[in-house]
Amino acid sequence: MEGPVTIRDVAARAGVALSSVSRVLSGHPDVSASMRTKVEEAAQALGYEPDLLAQSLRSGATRTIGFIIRDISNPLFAVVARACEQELRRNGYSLILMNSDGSVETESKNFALLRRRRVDGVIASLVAEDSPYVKKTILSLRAPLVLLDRDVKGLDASAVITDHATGVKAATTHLLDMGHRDIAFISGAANVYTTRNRIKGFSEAFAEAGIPLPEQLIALGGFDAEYGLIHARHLLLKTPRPTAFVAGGIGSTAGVVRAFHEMKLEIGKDVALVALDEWPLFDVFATDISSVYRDPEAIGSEAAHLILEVLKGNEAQESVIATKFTARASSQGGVVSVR
Amino acid sequence: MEGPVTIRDVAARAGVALSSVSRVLSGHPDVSASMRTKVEEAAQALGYEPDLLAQSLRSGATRTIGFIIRDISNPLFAVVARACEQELRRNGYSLILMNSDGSVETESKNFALLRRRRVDGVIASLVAEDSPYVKKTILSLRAPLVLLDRDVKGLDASAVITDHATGVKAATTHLLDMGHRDIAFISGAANVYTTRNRIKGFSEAFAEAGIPLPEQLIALGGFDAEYGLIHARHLLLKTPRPTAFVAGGIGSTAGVVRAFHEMKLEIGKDVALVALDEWPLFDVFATDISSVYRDPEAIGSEAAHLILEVLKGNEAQESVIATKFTARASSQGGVVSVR
DNA sequence: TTCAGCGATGGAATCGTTACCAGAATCTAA
DNA sequence: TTAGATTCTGGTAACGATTCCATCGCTGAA
Repeated sequence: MEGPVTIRDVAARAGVALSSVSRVLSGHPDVSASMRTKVEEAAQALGYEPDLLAQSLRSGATRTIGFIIRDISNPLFAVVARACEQELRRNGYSLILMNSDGSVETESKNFALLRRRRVDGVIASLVAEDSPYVKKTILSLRAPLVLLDRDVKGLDASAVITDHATGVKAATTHLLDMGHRDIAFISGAANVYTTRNRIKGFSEAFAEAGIPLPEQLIALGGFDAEYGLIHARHLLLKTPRPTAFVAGGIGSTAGVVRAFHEMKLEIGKDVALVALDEWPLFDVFATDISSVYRDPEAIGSEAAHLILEVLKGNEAQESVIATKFTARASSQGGVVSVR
Repeated sequence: MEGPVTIRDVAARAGVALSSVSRVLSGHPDVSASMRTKVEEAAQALGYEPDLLAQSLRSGATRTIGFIIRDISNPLFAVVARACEQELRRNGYSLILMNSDGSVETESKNFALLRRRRVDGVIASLVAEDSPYVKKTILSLRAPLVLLDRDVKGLDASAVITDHATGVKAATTHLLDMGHRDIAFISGAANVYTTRNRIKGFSEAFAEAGIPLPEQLIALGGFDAEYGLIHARHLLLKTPRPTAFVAGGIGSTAGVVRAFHEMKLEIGKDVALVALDEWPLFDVFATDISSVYRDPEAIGSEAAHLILEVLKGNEAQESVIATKFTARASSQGGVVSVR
C-alpha cells in the first residue's frame, strides 16, 4: 500500500458511501448493525486511522495546547511540563512546547505561531507582565489561556498562582529570630508576580518584627545564574556585610552559592542561606539548605486542569499553590551582625 | 470581526480571485505589481494570517516534530529538549512533547498519536530497544526518525549516539589505578545502548588492566532513583564491600548517594564515586564529584540537525557525542580493598 | 390500497488552503 | 493587421474528514 488509508478507501472496500463510513466511525447512532460491521471490517482490514489534521480543519479543534516558558531546562518548569503533559494526554490533548529564551520578542512570536496553529489553548509563564507586545498578542489569541505565576490585568485568563509570600515570610521571620538583621534578598525580574510576591513576604516579616527593611540589600534583575553571581558579589562587599541570603530562582541561587565559594564562605557557618524553590537531587546534595518549597507537579496538573475546565465551557479560574518553609542547617548558624 | 480572517475575505476585499491571493501570499513569481499591492493591502487591513492547519492538509507537511522521551523532568532530557526545540524553531518547526513515563505501551501510543497527527518527523529516546510493539509502530511511522542513544536494527533511522565507553573506561581505569578492585557499577536497563555501551567501557578497563571483571558487582534494572537506592543498599552489604561506585543515570546516582547517607559513608573518604552524567547545579553542590560528562545541548541540536537533513532529502546519518572523564575529590581517596 | 411516518443511506457542501488548467489580455514579429 | 508567444488572472478541483439534506424503502394505520 502507498500513502495513508483514507475514509474513501474504506468506503470503496465496504461498498458504501463516504458519509456512512464517517457515521460508523464517529459513533453516530443512526446506523444499522450490518452497515456497522461492514464498515468496521473494511477499516480494520485496511488499517484505517483518521487524519487528525482533516478532523481539526473540519471541527475547528486541534486538541493541542501550547506551552510557553522561558526555558524548559529550568528543572522547576521541566517538572511542571511533565505533570501538565501527562494530565493533558489523559484527556486527549497534546502539548506543543516552546521556549521563549527570556526574550519578549521570541515569546510574542511563539504566541503568534500557536495562534496560526489553531491551538485550543495556551499555558504560559510570561517573561514580563508589562510588555506592550504580549498583551496585544494574547488578546488576539482566541483561545483560553492559563498563566503560571503571573498577574496581568484585563485578560480573562486562568492562572496558577503560588503563594510565595507565606513561605518567604516564614523564612525571613526565622532568620530575624536567629538574630540576622542584614538579610540580602535576591530574586528575578521585578516585573513579574513571582518576585513581587516574594518581596511582599520578605517585607511583611520585617514589618511585623518592627525592624526596618534593608532595601539596599534587595537585588533584582533576572533569573539567570549570572545575575545571582553578580548581585551576590556586590552585596558581599557591602558594609556591614549581609549575614544571611534569601535567594530565589534556581539559577540565581546557583549564582549566589558560587559567590560564596569565591569568597570562601561556608554556608550555615559564615553566612546563612534560604533557597526559594528546590531542584533535582536537592535532598541528596543540598541536604542542609533551608528552603521555601512549592510542589511543581501540582502546578503542572492544576494548569492542565484549569485549561480543560475552560475548554468544557466553564469560567476562567485561579488556583493557589502553597509554599512551605523548612529550616535546615544552612540557616541555623551564621555570623550575626552586631548592632 | 468574528472568526478568523480567511483568504476568501482578503479576496473579497481586494476584489480579486482566491487563487490570486494565494499566489501573492505564497510568493509565486507570476503576479503583477498592482495585484501584489492590492492583495497585500487587503491582507494587512484585515489582519490576515494563514491557517497552518489548512496549509498542512493541503501540502501534507505539518512542520511539527514529535519528541518522545521517558521523562522531561530528567534534567538531561530537559536540556536536550531545549536545544532541540530552539534549533527546530529557527527552521520553522514546532515540537510536540510526549513523556512515555517509562512505559512501552505509553510510548507506543505516543508514536501512534504522532502518526495520526501527521508529524513530519520524530525524535525519540526509546524505553527499550527490544519491545515488539515499538518496532512495528515505528516502521509504520512514514516519517523520519532520530533515535537518542539507542541502537535498533533494521529501521533506517538517524541516531545521536553518545560514546559512553570512552569516558567510562577512563573513569574505571582511574579507579583501578587508585588501587580499587571491588568497583560496583550501577546503571539503567540492560536493553538499551546507553547501558551496554557503559558496561563495554567498564569491562575494557578491567581487561586492559588484566584484572578480572567483578560481574557480581554490576547492577542493572532501571533509571529511577529507587533502583539506584535498592541496588546500592544491596551491594554495600556484600563482602568484601565495594570500595568504589560507578553510577549512571541521574536518578540512579541519587539513589546511590542516598544509600551512602543511610550507611553514613562519606563520599571520597569511605567510598569512591564516579557519576555518569552531570545535572543542574552540579558545579555548585557537587563540586567534588568525579564525572563522565556529555554535552546535552549538543545532543539536542544534533538531533534537530539530523532530522532536518532527512527532511531535506538526505540520507539518515549517525552522530557521535563525546564523553569526558574528570577526576575530582570523590574518586581520589577511599578505602581500598586489601588482597 | 394508499399515505404518513420513520429509520437508514447516499450525495453534496464545507472547513481554508494550494495548484492545475484554460482563457483573457498584452506584446512582438512578420 | 494578424498569428503566435507571453503574461497574468479566474475558476475549479483537490487535501480528508463531517454534517446537513434529500431520498429511498419499509412499516403500520385508516
